[in-house]
Amino acid sequence: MELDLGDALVVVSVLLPIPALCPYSYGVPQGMAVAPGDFVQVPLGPRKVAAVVWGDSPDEDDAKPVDPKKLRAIIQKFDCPPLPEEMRRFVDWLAHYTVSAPGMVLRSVLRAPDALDPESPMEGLRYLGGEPERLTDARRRVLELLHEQEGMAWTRSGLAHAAGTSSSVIDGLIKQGLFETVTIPAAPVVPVPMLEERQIILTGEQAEAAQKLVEVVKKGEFSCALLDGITGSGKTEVYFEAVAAALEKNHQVMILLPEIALTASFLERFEERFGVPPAQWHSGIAPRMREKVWRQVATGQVRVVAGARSALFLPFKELGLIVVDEEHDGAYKQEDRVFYNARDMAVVRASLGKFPCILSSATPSIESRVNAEAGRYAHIKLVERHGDAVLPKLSTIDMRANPPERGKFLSPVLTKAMGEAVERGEQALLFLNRRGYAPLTLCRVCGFRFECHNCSAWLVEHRFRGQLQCHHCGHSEPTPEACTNCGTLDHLVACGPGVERLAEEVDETFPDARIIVLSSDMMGGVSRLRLELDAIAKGEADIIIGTQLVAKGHNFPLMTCVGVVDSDLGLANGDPRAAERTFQLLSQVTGRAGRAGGESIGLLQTYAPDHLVIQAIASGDREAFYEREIALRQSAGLPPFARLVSLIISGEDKRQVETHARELKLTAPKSSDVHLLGPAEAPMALIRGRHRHRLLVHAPRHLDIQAYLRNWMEKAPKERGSIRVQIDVDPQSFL
DNA sequence: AGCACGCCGACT
DNA sequence: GTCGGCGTGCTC
Repeated sequence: MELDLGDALVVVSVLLPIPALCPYSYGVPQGMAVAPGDFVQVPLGPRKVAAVVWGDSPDEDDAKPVDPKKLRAIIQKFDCPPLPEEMRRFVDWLAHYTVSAPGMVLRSVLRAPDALDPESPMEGLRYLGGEPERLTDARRRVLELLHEQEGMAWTRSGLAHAAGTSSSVIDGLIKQGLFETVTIPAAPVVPVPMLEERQIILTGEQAEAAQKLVEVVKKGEFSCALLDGITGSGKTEVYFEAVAAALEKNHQVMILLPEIALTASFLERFEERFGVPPAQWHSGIAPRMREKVWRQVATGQVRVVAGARSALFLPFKELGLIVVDEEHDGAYKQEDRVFYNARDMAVVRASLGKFPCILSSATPSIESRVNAEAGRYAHIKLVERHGDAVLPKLSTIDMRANPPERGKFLSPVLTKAMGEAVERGEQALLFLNRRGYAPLTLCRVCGFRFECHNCSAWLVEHRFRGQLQCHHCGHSEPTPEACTNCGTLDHLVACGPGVERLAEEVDETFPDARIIVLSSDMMGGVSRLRLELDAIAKGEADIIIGTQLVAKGHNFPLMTCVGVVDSDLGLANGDPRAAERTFQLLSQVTGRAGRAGGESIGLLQTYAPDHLVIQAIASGDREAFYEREIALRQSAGLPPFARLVSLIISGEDKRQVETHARELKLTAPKSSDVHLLGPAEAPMALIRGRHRHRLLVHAPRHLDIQAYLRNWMEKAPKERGSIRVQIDVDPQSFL
């Protein structure tokens, strides 16, 4: 009854934003013409959903033709530019690669559903001439303005505002027939960038690097370049020249940034170069704005988007360059629904679209370095700091030779340096990547350790809140006074430091210093953090104690002393990427100092001063780190340029989960391909009170990971609990 | 993913 | 007696 069944009924395959295994077939009503890529609205069960025509003939995508009785008709075709072929191939590619349903990938494309309808043009008012019957003061002001700006179309509130009256005055004038209504085309979200707005003066090294990138853009083929430059070498200004070159060729540009780096300071730098800010795309953008950006990206009105990883799925009309800034950053990993690394998928998108991609970082990932060294990526290095920025003088503090006082965590060497900085009216930063007061609580009487009931990780004491928290699943309970095992009162002891405990120690040592703790579980959220950062920049604090948060992009101009409390933290777990991560984190933290133009120092407290990572950081020899880390991985049978896939297995029963994890390792074609990481490595987003285990599968070309997983899951899916797959890879190995 | 259908516990 | 929990299954 929904279909007007002529003999010439056209059936097309339509991809829906649902986790179905294949596109669905729909009838095309008489008088409607659709082509692949068209956005359409279709009935699905009781609801109507937006979807995309995927193929002309359903047989291409759908193995067996659907029962004609089930067939329903497309409701409408949206008046919206079709999804380009390149983008449809990207969706299919990504779905296959990440072992997820293509519809779920499409969902990321359809993130602004209302954008499919054309923007309703604004109602405007145009002055026709004439005077109102009674001329009040307010009315006179409005008329003056109208005469001044002859022929201009006004919005009701815009006119009222400009004339300094309320909109009811305008209503009165409308009633008197002084205006005609006209439609004003929707305003662009951002003006078009100006290429010659301000040529930034580049140093010789920067200019040379920029020139190479510009050439790559001019060629207009797929290629990938790694812009590998130390902190403060001016990478951003260098890739801006490539952006300018792409814009000049009439291409759109996508700049990906970790969400946290999409700050006012980046936008300002962009504006400094191009005269206008870029369009933005991230989770904080209001729905109305998202819609506009989405649509204007599709129509080509917006030329540059700076966005978080989800910007990868924007339907650009004529994309010609992707820049991935901070390419090593873990924030590029999407770890729910569809698992992907936006950095890798950016390379894939560029490859499918046949245009260049630039990866930029001061601490490139091992994969990208290896790709660059193997010649798959162009390797563009920047080794000089520009401007008056000077690298801090770094050294290690051997904690075995310079131990802290009993019950404390700071070496006298470090507190002395901090004291001197504060004395001079400068700031000191203490970095410890551990939230809360203490990572472990135990009973002095029976030795009982407080563990999480869900995931058997240690519970972290948060003294300020009076809670024990699990940092893996989010479980928390009030800190008890008695041991839950033996019942003894007041014999619980906190082991190890967290930032809260460090703040306590610093307060004792420097009673007059103004201390600020920066941690992600700080009460008051982002707005509070902004305030704190402003206060620090203004010199309203002497000592800053922070977790990972302080490593990311914020500049502290008065900071001349950085102390890393536990440099070895993070080196000891079973993750084959531990050294790499620590290297990146410590490079960033120590880079926070040394921007003042004067002398600054960085001190690394360590029990392993000879460790590769510690040495590389302390000596500033990053090349030594890459060289040796790559060699180490190769000798461990972990070619860093192969795919790393990690599987998260979760289920109700802890023992069962562990058994399955081991079993999965055993079924791999080569057992050295699979590493058991243990429960602590599973991302928080996946847990929700279930036990889980994470495996890192090293998937070189010889291993068809999809087939391996499919086999394993098909064998006895009911008994195996649910499996999640995260892909963490080098896409080049598949191109 | 949504949404319906369905089968068991505590409430106006 | 119903309201409502979330387990299972389907959507062209």
